[in-house]
Amino acid sequence: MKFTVLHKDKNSSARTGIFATAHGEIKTPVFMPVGTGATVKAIHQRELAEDLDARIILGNTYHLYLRPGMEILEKAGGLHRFMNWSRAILTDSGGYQVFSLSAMRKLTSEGALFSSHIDGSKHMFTPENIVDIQRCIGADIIMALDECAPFPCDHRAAAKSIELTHQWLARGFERFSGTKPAYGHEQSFFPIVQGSVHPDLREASAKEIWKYPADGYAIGGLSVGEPEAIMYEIVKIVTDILPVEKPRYLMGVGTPVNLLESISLGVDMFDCVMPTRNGRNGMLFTRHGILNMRNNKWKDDFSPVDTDGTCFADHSYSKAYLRHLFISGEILGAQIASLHNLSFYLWLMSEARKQIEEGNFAEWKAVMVKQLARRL
RNA sequence: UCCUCAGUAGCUCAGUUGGUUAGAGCAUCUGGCUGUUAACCAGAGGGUCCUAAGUUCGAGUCUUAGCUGAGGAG
Repeated sequence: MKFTVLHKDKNSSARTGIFATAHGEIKTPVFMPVGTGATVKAIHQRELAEDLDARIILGNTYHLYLRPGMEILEKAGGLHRFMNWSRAILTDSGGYQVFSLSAMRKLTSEGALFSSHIDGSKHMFTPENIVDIQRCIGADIIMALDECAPFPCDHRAAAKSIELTHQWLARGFERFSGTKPAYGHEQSFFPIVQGSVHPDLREASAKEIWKYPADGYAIGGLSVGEPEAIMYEIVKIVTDILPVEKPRYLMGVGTPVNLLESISLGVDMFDCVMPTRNGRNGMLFTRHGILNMRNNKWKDDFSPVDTDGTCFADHSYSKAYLRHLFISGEILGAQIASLHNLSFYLWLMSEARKQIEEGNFAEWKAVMVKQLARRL
């Protein structure tokens, strides 16, 4: 897969680029909607392609392995065909589940032993089989198995953790290099930087993963509870080290402000559950600030959901109607809010690209950051 | 007319032999959510315990009368 940097911002590390995959071209910076279990929750594939023009979405190895399971995905001919999505897919390795489901797993030198959250059954994930599974899913981008350290994590524990992540990376890379794509199309493998909030460990980890030739590099283990200023500091340390000619993927981040700040630090790819999860829970992101659609104040506000919104739902429905849907527990509320939020996130990325190209990124970002933080 | 049962938060109801500041679910309002175990989670507001009198150190709880509702008898 080929990544080309197109424009570099003069005043920051922000850049635009284009990432060519077997399932289409992706303009960066890009936001990847999260579709953990072969669906971006509450969003139809047709909306994803036609209304949102999403070029790449995320799947999750742990969740897909448990359900529907590899036998079904293999019979289906891979995830693209199974879910009728012909554009790119990146699969998370399950490294985050090592963290978020820590109560039901055990780490060994071999890998991570999991109890399924669905039926309690035991499963072993190793750096090798997690590559095999992602090959079988047919992901365009395969993520290495890593350990996402919790916050806080002292230096000693974080040092031990990156040691494990680096060992797993070596094994995962070897498996990736020694195997072929399952369905004929090219697949890439992204290593992941860890090291918690410790600058020296992050630096060491970034230098370590750079040793492996890859189509892109990821920054993991952030936005797990640390102050945002520290997150930016760590992102900067890492992006200053990672090769400029490869895309940098900041995993799991974040708020609209997080995205703009990280873009200026040289990040190219993002994913986050926020637009979809918060949308399902009644929260809307707009260029003028955030709204809680459950609030009583919207009950007789018949203005459009978002006057400046870019998707049809923003102009087809009123705030009063959307509030009614949430208060009533109607499923359409979650659909409209998810569509709106993803539409906003993708607009924010395309606008950032435009501003970088035109050389106005810093000024535009300063204005946006103020607006985005407002509560409407 | 008589008998029985019931009356506690906006709604549906708990509330032990009388014993701290009367609770729950739902509803309402307000937060939170960052590589999804989440259409989820948390917090708050909300009370003339039908009314009045009595017994008691102390009554949502016991006694009497009344009011309202449901059912039954004639």
